[in-house]
Amino acid sequence: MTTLTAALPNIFSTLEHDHKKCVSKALDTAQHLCVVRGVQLTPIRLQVLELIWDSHKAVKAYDLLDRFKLQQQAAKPATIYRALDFLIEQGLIHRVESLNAFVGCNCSEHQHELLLLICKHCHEVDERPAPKVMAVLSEEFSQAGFIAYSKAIEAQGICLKCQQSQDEQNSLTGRTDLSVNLKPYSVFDLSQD
Amino acid sequence: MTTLTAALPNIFSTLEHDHKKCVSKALDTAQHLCVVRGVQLTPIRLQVLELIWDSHKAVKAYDLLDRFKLQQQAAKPATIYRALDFLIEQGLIHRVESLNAFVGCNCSEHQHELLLLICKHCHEVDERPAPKVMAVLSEEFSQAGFIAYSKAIEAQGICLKCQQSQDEQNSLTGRTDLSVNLKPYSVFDLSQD
DNA sequence: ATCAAGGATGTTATAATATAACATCACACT
DNA sequence: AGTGTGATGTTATATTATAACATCCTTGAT
Ligand SMILES: [Zn+2]
Ligand SMILES: [Zn+2]
Ligand SMILES: [Zn+2]
Ligand SMILES: [Zn+2]
Repeated sequence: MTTLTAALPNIFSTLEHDHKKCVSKALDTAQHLCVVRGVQLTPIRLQVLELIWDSHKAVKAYDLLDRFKLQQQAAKPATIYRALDFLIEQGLIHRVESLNAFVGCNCSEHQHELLLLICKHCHEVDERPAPKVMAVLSEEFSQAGFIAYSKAIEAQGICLKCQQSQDEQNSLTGRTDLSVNLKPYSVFDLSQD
Repeated sequence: MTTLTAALPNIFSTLEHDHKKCVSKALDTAQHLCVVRGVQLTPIRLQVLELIWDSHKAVKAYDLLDRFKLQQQAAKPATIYRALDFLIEQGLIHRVESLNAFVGCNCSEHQHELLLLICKHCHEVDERPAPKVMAVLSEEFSQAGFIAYSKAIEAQGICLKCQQSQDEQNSLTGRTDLSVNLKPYSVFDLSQD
């Protein structure tokens, strides 16, 4: 009963989706987990979590702060960072290291490693379980004699949704915008021998 | 002739190694690549690269700046960041996102994705090619319909060398220090049903 | 020789991200 | 009432990174 991410393409990338469901599921799960764990999902923490779940995009701490202040109360960075620390500890959000930003976790009820697909175009982040990848990765660790305490994969690229909407654009305009500034992998074409 | 990382445990984690070789190889490769590519490995850039290769630890930009200034000349952040930008562009160093730090690339002559094993204990970073992981990862991308332009895996843990030296410690003191503050993966033990 | 262009560096200022330290508050337990 | 704990408020500062503009230097064209 735990096949939360059954569809192969990600949860939200192919079509419009009912984001209210994402939000209510995330908040319900958060409430539940915090009760079970005996930790406090205080109003501030809840509010920050809601702000993060405003979209599937990764959010910057100071953007959260600004939005938090708009809603009502004065706040300082510490307020936000403390809430973020709590949410991360509880596995309710993830920190996206390559962006210095934060994104809601869509499967916080499970232990899981991270595979984050980060779209350079729409900035949405899709978290996928990817057990195969993680298994192979674990093998690699044992080979290296490395004891891993956390692993995270962050991939930058273009999500399916953006590819599709770009295709539509192109069929109208004849342009291929996405290739601008985006070359697959780095520029290593000179192998010395 | 390109089996640079033949040994299974990483290049430097098991035993003392001749780090001068690491450095001279890195610098030679850098020189060569820059000549072939027609880009300038200026004195500043070379000096920053040398400072980074001072060890296998990831280095912070402002630590580099301090060390750079010690050596001789006054410098401002921009000097260092510009050198870092250049070195990253040329694939001579990597940015470790989870640490906001930088580490020398030990295989800059090849196109490669990143698997960084980051030791929480000694702070050394081991870069491994891990082609299997990358292959499985690519599969995962296709399944998600994601076009990846860069991928990086950063794993935090304890390297072999530190495990071994810790074992020695323990056989003397009877303590198990490494477990302090380090629990394997996160604290998800409550599965709701 | 002079000029123009590009790349590298110098310099000043500031932006963006994050934490330290200490005071206060609120609630639970005694 | 007294005490302890966790959460929050508040002030200040640390850390990381970039913007903007001036200068310099080489190279190549006029
Ligand atoms: Zn959604
Ligand atoms: Zn997208
Ligand atoms: Zn070495
Ligand atoms: Zn180590």
